[in-house]
Amino acid sequence: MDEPSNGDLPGPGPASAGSPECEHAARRASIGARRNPATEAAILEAARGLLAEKGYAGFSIDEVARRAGAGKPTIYRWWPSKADLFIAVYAADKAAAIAVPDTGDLADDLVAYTTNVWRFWRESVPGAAFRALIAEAQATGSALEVLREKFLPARLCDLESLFTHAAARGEIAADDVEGLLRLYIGFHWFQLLTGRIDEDPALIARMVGLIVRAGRSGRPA
Amino acid sequence: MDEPSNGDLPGPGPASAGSPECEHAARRASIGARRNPATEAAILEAARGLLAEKGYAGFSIDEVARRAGAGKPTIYRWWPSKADLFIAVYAADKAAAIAVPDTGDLADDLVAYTTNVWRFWRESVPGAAFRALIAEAQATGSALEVLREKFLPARLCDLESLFTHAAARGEIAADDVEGLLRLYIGFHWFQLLTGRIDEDPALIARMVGLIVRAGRSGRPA
DNA sequence: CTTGATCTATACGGACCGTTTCGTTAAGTC
DNA sequence: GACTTAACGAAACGGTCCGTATAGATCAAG
Repeated sequence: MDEPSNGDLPGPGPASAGSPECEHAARRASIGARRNPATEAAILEAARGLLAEKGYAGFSIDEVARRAGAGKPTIYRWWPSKADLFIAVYAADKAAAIAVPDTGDLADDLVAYTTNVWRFWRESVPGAAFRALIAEAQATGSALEVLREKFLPARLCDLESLFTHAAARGEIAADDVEGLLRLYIGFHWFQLLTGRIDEDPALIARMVGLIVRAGRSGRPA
Repeated sequence: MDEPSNGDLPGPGPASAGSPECEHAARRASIGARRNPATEAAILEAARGLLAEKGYAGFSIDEVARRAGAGKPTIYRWWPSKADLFIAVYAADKAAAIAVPDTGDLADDLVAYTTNVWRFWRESVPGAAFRALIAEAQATGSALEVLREKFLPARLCDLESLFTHAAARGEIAADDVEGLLRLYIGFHWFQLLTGRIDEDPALIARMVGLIVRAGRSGRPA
C-alpha cells in the first residue's frame, strides 16, 4: 500500500490550554508528527472485521472509526476512498496467501492454483474485500481506475506466469497467453460475483480442461 | 401517454389551493384500484434518465421519485429493491434490442452477437443498469439472488442457443456447451466491469477464436 | 354506497457522508 | 529548553438517502 504522504494539511487549531484529563489508558494519542502504527493496525483490523461481518453493504467509515476507536479524519487522511481501504485489507492478507504451483503441466497447475485462490476468497476476508472493490468500481470512476491500473495487474501476474511458463514449455501458443488469461480471469470473476466459488471441485477441473484445450489446439504444429 | 385528467385538474394540493393553470405538469392521481400505467412509465423513464446521467453511485429512490413526480411509496410498492428497478430498466430496452444471428457457423454467430451486445451495453442505458445490478448484488444478498435466479437465466438463453445449435451441427461437443457458455459469459462480465467494452473489435474475434477452438477440439472424433 | 387498492405529498427517525473545529500529544528542529 | 510541525480522538456540521408511516383524494368493483 502506498503512502499518500502529502504534506498538504491544514494547520492544527490554535493552541489553548485546559481540559478534563481523566481518561482510560486505552486512548491512542498522537505519537508526534508521524503516523502511529498502532492506529493504522487498529483501523485495518476494524475494516477487516466489519467487512467480514457485514459485507459491502454494511461497510461504513463511521463504523470503522467507532470500532477502531479512531477519528474519521484519521481514516480519510490515509485512505481517501473506500476502495483504498479495501485494497489495503486485501493486501494485508495476501502476504501469507497463495502458493503458485509449477508442476510442469498447465492443467495441474491451474487446478491447484484455482483451488487455492477460491479457498482464499471463500475462507478469509479478502474475498469480501475483492467483491466490495469491484462493486465500488461500478459506483465511482476513481475506484474503477484504481481497480484496473493498480489492483488488477498485481493480482494477475501470478496467473500470467503459469500461462507464460506453459507457453515456454510449448504447451500452448505464446500468442494465446493473453486471451486465455483474460478468459480464465473472467470465469473467476463470474463465479465470485454470482456467489459460486464453493461449487463442485469437478467444475474447476472441467473448466481448466477447456482452457488448456483451447491453448493446446492453437499451438504451431 | 394518456393523461386521464389533464382537462379539469381536480385541485392540485390542498382543496383551496388555486392557480391550476400555472402548474406545468399535471398531477397523476390514482386511477382507482389498479396500477396507473402513466405512473409506471414516468418512474421507469426517470430511473432510466437518472441511471444514464449519474450512474450507480448517483442513483437514489428519492431522486427517481422527484423526477417522476411520484411518491416514494408508489415506487417501493412495485419495485421493492433497487435491483428490481434496474432489471425493469434493462428489460424495457431489451425488447427492441439484440438480434440473434444464425449463420450456421459458431464463430461468425458469436462475433456478430457479441458485437451487438457490446454496442447495446455501450450506447444505451441498459449497460449501466447491468453494471448497477451486479454492483448491487455484491451489496445485498437478495439482489444477488435476483440476479442469479431471475435475471441471468433470461439473459443467457440467447447465447446458449448459439452454442446448442452449434453442438447440434456437430461443431462442438454437447458436453462442453455449459462450460463454454460460462467461460464466455465470464469474459463478457470482465470486460464490462472493467470498463472495456469499447476495445478493438479484433479482440472479439480473437476471443471467439479461442472459445470455438476449445469447443472444436473437444468433439468426439 | 361501501370497500379497497392506488395515487401524491409530507414527515419521521436513523444512518452515513465528507469536512471542519478543537484541544492534546509528542517527535523534530534550533 | 522553546518552538514548530503534524497526527491524534472527539464532536459536530449540513447534507443526502434510506425505508416506513400517515393522510387525504381518486376511482373501479361489488
